[in-house]
This record gives sequence, structure tokens and C-alpha cells, in this order.
Amino acid sequence: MSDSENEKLQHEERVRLALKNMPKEEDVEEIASRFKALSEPSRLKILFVLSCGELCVEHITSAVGGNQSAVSHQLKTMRDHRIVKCQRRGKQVIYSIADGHILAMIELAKEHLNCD
Amino acid sequence: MSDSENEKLQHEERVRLALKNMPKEEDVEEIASRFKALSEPSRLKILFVLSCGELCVEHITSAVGGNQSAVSHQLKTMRDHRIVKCQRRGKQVIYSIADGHILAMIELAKEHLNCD
DNA sequence: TTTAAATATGAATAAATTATCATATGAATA
DNA sequence: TATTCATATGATAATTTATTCATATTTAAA
Repeated sequence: MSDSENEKLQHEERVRLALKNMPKEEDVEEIASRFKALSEPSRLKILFVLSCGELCVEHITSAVGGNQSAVSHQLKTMRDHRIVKCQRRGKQVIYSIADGHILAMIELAKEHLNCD
Repeated sequence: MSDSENEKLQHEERVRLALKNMPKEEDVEEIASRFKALSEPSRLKILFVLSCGELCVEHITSAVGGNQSAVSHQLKTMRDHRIVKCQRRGKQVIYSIADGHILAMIELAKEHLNCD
């Protein structure tokens, strides 16, 4: 068998393996939508800020700039995808990063930046 | 000093810290755009496939479905953001995941899925 | 050196996303 | 309980993005 024929068989085997390990459609969409939540500079800045600790909306807004309504919408997007969580404390709503995976993701991204 | 005054000071200190640690604008945009490349089901599926090993465009297309042109466009997007790399071998172009950080990111995302 | 195979690309359209403005809601305080 | 402060939300306009079709490019083979 020639090298290229052999490689072809190997690749076809790999396609089968890949299809077997492919998460189901709805899970792929779930993962994609969580990456999407991290994929806008405005939202990402909020996460960098929150990676230093929880903050209320007003302080988040003052840290990242822009207007309150925009920040609220961005926070909502991230709440919906469980990137951040929040809790009301009196008149304020305090936001924080939802879990360690998200934090790890942000750290990985920063690291990656340094390797360029 | 009241509890809430104290908390306010703490939060303001945190805003200062966050601003000091904030990556510069262009880096935030760079990271965001890389997350964006991971944020479409069609592209993510390609990455799941490639996480099993390198493949040519035709095989990728057969694994993820859809048409060749669409897959080529998706691969281009990911090439541009250094999510995948490629090398020509004869008539074929073989694609693979660009680096370990991307792989780690994909693994993290899958893990996260399992914790829900 | 013509033809075929594999991949890439440009343009156009369709679809999804974001920001903004005005306003609504919820909680505290006067 | 009227008012004010903090946050959230709905509608819409503006921008981005993905997909498709047609075609170009590159390499190998006849």
C-alpha cells in the first residue's frame, strides 16, 4: 500500500473517531454560546475587572467606561450564559464571575497572548 | 465607619486594581477576537474534529457536513486568528489545531459542560 | 499542455448582534 | 407614601457576520 493510500485510511479512521466523540448538537451550541459571551471587548473588559473581585454595576461601569444601560445589557448576556452571577444587596446588585472554569479560561487567554 | 462605607472603599480600591491590571485595548481586542473565532457551532465542530488529529479540507467537510466553500471560509477565519494552522501536501491542504492553549481551551469548555 | 482534483476567494444576500434611548422596576429614605 | 437612587428592559437603528454561488488558483496527472 502506498504512503498516500495509507494516510488516507488513517484520516478516514480519524473522521470516524471524531464523529464518535463529537458532543451532541445542543452541547456544541451551548459551548459556542459561552465562547460568544467572551468574544466582545466590552464584555471581556468587564470580566477582567471582575477577576479582581465582585463589584456593583455602578463600579463596573466606571471601570470599563460607557453607559449604564450598555453595561447592564452586557451583564445580562453574561448572566444568561452563566458567565457571571449576581446577588442583590440593598439598592445595589453585586456581580461576580460565575465559576472557576471561566476564570481559568480568561487566564489561559492572557497566557496565550504572552506567547505571541 | 459603617459597613457599607467600608465596602464602598474596598470596591473603589478594587476598581483601581482592576484598571491597573487591565490589558491594553489592542490586547483585549485580540483576545476577544480569538474567542469569537471559537464561538460558532460550525467552527467549533471543526475544532472538535481536529482535536482528534490533523485532516485535509475534504475530510473535515465530510465530518462536519455542509459544503466545501463554507468550510474553507470557516477555516480561513480560524487561520486568521491562529486557532488552526495548515500545510500543503500535494493537492491537499492539511489542517491542525494551532497550539496547546487552544486545545486546553476546548477541553476546559467540555469539562464545564459536564458540571452543569 | 490540457484536464481534473482540491482548495480558496469575492460578491451578494440573509441573519444575527450590538448600542442607544427612553422608560420601567425595585429598594431605600425623607 | 412620594421621591430618589441603582439597575433592568424593550424597541429600534446600525453594524457585523455567516452562508451561498460562482469562479479563481494551485497542484498533480493524463
